[in-house]
Amino acid sequence: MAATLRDVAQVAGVSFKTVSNVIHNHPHVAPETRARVMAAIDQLGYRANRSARSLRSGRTGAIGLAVPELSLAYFAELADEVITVADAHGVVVLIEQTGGDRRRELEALSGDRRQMSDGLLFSPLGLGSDDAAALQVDFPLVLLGERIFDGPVDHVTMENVEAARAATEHLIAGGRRRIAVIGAHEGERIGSAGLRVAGYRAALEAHGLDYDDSLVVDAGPWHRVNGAEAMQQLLARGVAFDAVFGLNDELALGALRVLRMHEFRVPQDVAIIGFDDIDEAKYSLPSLTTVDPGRREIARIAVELLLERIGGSAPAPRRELRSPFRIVQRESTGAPVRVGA
Amino acid sequence: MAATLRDVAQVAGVSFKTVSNVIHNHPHVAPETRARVMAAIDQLGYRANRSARSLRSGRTGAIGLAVPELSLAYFAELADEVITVADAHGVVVLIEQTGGDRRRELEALSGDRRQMSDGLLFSPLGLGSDDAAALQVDFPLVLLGERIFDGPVDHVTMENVEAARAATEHLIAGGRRRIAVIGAHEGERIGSAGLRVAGYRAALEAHGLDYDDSLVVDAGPWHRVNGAEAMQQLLARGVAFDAVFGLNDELALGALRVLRMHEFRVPQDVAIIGFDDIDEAKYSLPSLTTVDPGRREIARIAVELLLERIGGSAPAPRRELRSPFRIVQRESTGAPVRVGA
DNA sequence: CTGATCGGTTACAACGTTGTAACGAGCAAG
DNA sequence: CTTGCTCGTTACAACGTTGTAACCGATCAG
Repeated sequence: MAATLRDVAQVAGVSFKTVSNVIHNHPHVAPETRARVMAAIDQLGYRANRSARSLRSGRTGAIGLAVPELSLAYFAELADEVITVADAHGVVVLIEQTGGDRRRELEALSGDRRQMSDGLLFSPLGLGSDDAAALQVDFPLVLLGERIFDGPVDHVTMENVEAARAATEHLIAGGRRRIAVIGAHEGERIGSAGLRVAGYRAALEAHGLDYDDSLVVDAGPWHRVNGAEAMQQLLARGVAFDAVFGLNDELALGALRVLRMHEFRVPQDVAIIGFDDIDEAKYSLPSLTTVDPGRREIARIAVELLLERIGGSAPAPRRELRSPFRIVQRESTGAPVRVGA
Repeated sequence: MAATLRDVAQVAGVSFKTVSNVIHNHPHVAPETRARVMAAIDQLGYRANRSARSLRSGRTGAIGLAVPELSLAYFAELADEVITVADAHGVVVLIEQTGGDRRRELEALSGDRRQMSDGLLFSPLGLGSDDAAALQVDFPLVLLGERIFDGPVDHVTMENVEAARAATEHLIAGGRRRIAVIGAHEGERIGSAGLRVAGYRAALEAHGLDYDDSLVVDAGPWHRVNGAEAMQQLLARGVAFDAVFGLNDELALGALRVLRMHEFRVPQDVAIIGFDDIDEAKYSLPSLTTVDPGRREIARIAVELLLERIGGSAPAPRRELRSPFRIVQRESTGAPVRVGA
């Protein structure tokens, strides 16, 4: 079996507690003794047992990441970034899928699993502002996304309103006047949908354009299939439009597909913009203009915030951080074609 | 803090070891005592400490999953399935990204992290048959993919040759005779690329078609960008072709994009088939015919095999399992259009 | 009525680590 | 020459759990 402190001590000819001192860089260890111990460690390939260390220290060296599902490209790419950043800090990531289900999200907060990590990055979808109380937990927690504001915990999010406004203004700058929105959630004020629609309305208003209900199409989940269905619904309404704002890229790509099936030319007849900048957006036909919400930045900030909480002793005040965004212009709004790395 | 066995014991008025017996359903516990202990457990919301249990039992209750990167849809969807299946078995998943890098893959096998899980699902990309020795590890290991055969460990894989042959035959049945292949790895015999090209050749041969080198395009990584570049390369060669077999969906989608940019009609001028059946394939324009390699099945089998190894004491002989595949026909090879759920 | 047996419970030890206290040796100062 | 201090090392205890052995009272057979 694996070597233990005792084995190392025996080889080095010291007490096994001295070995612990060496590893922990405690003062008061003679250089000669240290060297001997190090040699023994190398020789035996000694590795501290993590369970024992966890038991003693109360730390697991892992963080949890709870997301709706990895099959959604946005979350897969987010998970990729989170794992990469965590890895750089010597921490492993334990992923939990909630399916966006409220019950399972609450479970992620209270379940048995929380013991296996030192803290949680939590991206809720089913929870609402009413559930803010459930966020009052006794372990480090960092919230991602827009479902809950003014919760009791740290929160990392994106500039939803401003970014959506910029996206809409990008379409307006291209001469579009009848801009449809796909993926709205009727009556929602917070949440990505509510905020992005708010940004859309702000842009219209700022440019003296009227808000038209019939240009806004709801879509519950934000998969490609929902975008396709929403676009079919919009076409069925028979209203005129010259641009589409998909509240995420998958919606936009689903909508794009339906438009092309109906022989619309994109961007000549209809311009399209998405949100998220998933990799696929570069390679759709036409490629999709979108908003880069700073996913990389969000992942980095969130992990570092969480690790800070885990490491910190003093209860710091809650923080809310937003990552900067930028518009990535591609063919679907008229940028020149370019394919390749 | 969290309640411990001692707290429960105190409340129930028994020794703290009796509580352990109750939890473990040990015999020789009076029903009345058991009830009292259970009540105390409920009252305190007691949960066994996982670190202590791990230390004592040597089990962590977690499995590792090492894949190249979650940004590749195939691996994201695989991870989704693995997590779902593992969850059903009460096991958490700890994901590690190797980037397909040989050094990091070797590290995943030997690194410190292995202590944090009871076993590993490993999908190598950089390792080769020469590295089979590195797979001789002292923890449960299940191999995924096609990089290494005849290794010393359990292996779950797909019917690469047969599936690729069926894909090619699907194109031939549609009247195609000049079938290009995108994503080959020159000289490779094993690995997904080598095996799928072998299936392609077998199909040609079975139907009396000649193998033509100029129809085969290499592509190192299998991202969309590589598929696009390979297709540009194929077009530059100036050879005639009436179908394209992308060795994975992302390659096929990258190629599709370039074809459409060059005004080829798909499937009328060129039919395309991919491999993997990622979600995006349903929604591309045209939608992509592809091979469903039984990813769900692979995930389920792999997790169960691993858990069996972890649970089992006797060293069972190594097993190699293959999941069944099927062709999913869509527009890119002439199936009728259908969009929606 | 006594000794063996069995059911119910408890005591002890161990998993491997780490923090704190204690210990002995050497050295400087009184 | 002794006292007091520092340095290097060691001993002990604890984290919370679980397996094994031991214990005690009661029941039953002889």
